[in-house]
Amino acid sequence: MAHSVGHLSGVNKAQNQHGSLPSHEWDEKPRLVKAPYDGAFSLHDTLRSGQIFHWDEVTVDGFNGYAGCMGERGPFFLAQTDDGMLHTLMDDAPDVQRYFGLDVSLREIHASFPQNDTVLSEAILFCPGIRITRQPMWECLATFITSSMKQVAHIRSMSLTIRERFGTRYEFAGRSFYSYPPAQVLADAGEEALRACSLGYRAKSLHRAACEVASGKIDLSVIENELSTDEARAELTKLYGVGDKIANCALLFGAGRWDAFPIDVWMERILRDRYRKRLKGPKLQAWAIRHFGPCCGYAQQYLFHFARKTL
DNA sequence: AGTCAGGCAACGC
DNA sequence: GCGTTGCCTGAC
Repeated sequence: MAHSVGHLSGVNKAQNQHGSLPSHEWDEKPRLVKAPYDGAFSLHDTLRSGQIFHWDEVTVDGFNGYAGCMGERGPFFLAQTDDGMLHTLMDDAPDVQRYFGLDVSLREIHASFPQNDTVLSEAILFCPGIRITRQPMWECLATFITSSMKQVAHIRSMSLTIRERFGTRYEFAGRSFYSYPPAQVLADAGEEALRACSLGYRAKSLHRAACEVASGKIDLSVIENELSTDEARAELTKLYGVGDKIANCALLFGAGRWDAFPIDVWMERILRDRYRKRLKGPKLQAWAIRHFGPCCGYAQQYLFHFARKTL
């Protein structure tokens, strides 16, 4: 990973988890620039739509925004002003656009949806600014492995604990931020150390996944870049603790596979109550892919947020 | 204070 | 194949 440390041109400093906190001074005012995008975008809704958990609200020089690490790098700072413009540091703009999916055509995605689906139309009107993020595959998979039977608040707290104990610390705006630890680090840490992050039975799943990824038995870059979505899902579900739901989340939010359609209890509810579908498991997934089309994952994200806020 | 979550594997039939 | 059950923890 190029420039993994100090990409804010000296504004932040990296420390390993056992190092002492460096004193922090702003070397210069942040040079925020507009990060352009086409179509609707809500930074707040995207960060609160249950696909990503570790970003913090931060105010820098009067800009209310969010900061967080992207993979091993970070933290990045983002602020969306009342006029809808997104601002970030100049050098970060291309990475921010890619991470938040601002480089895609929402128009084309929406055009691929069934045009007579009033439920989906209603959901899009409810939260038009949600984007699908492109998170680094490993941290996305790992975070969703810890998500089973958990509410969002606790998924976030587990993610932050794992980051604080095993990730790399950065200082930014007078606060600490942590990257997600690589698979090798969690493999070396051991199951009990992960259990101590209050993961409960998920510690076994996360540790085994970390071992298989670290050893190369499971190659996430092959899954991400070389396999079809069906093949990739089959590969991911070989991991202990990873079923269709978690595999689909990793593919949708970590590999940009918009044809992956995660089905959780909220999706089951809205598909049952508003679409009158009482199918289960793979049959329900197959119906959804057929109905919503090649960007069904995008449709899922609108519907999920809509269901969670209104059902 | 209990209840129950944004699942999964291991069973039982 | 399908339906049930145990699993850790903490937010509500």
